[in-house]
Amino acid sequence: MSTHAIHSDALAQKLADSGLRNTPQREVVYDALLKKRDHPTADEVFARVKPQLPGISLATVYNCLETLTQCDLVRAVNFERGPTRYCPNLHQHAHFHDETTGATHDIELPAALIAKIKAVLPPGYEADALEITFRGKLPAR
Amino acid sequence: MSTHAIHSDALAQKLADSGLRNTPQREVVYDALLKKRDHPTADEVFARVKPQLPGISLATVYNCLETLTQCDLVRAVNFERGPTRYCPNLHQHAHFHDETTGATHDIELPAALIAKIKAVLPPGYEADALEITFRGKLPAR
DNA sequence: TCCTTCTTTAGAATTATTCCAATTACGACT
DNA sequence: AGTCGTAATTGGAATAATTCTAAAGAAGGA
Repeated sequence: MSTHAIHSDALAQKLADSGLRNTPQREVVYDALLKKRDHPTADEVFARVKPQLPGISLATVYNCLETLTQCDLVRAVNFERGPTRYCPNLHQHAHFHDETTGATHDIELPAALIAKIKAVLPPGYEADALEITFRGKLPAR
Repeated sequence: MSTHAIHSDALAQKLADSGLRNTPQREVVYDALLKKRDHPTADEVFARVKPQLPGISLATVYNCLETLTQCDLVRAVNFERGPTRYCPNLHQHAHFHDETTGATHDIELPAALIAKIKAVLPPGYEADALEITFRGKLPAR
């Protein structure tokens, strides 16, 4: 199994499900997200995949990230006005933005809590998605 | 009390606290937010204040909104990649984005629930801010 | 193979926002 | 009232992230 195909079976499967093709670009982009799960921006992904696919364009990285998001293989994360970041963690989870370093950490959320949060919605409100973001500081390690 | 000065006392007070001046532009912008609480964008605020202050510039609207945000008189709200929206509701609350109309609704959050959510953070994580956003649909009225 | 469709690509265009340099307006202090 | 220093506003240029566009490149099926 080649280095840039860690989860290519899952990828190929999901793409096929949506009637899309599996391309080297999509594999490499997906793989970059899996390999370093630090919520990179499109630019950062671009820089990471270039060594493996020198001809790839930034537009293609955007296209691939969009496609992967559509296929439910990655999640797009936004924080304030910053560039969109991408995350291959599919579990329901919150994000913690460390104001000191700018890093983003995943915070797992118990299902029971998610249910309680959704319960505050007035009757009739139907939530498809729930986004929870903390901003703060981590004490010095 | 003039129309565009509904809460100008609170405004003047908060500005003074921060060593800032009260200007007609700031009053009119703040007033626009109070008058129609539909989470307008900077552009929308610009359009709403123009009749009262025809010479105002978009840059000033951005400046005023930034100032008001600093003074804790309004809250900036971001949703995915869309333009920043502004909200004069200072209570801790979540937002519900209606996918059908694009409208944003405030959802009040019980303090007990907020505490429970903050409790999921690993020890040492200190959250200054908590942002909760729902995306979904309201059934036809 | 040919054809149609899907992808990628480079660069132009767009959107929201910030920056900048030049006025203008205040407020404090004579 | 007059001057001074700082704060605020303005219009336009600049920037950042992303999307659009049109052309060229694969890939799969009849």
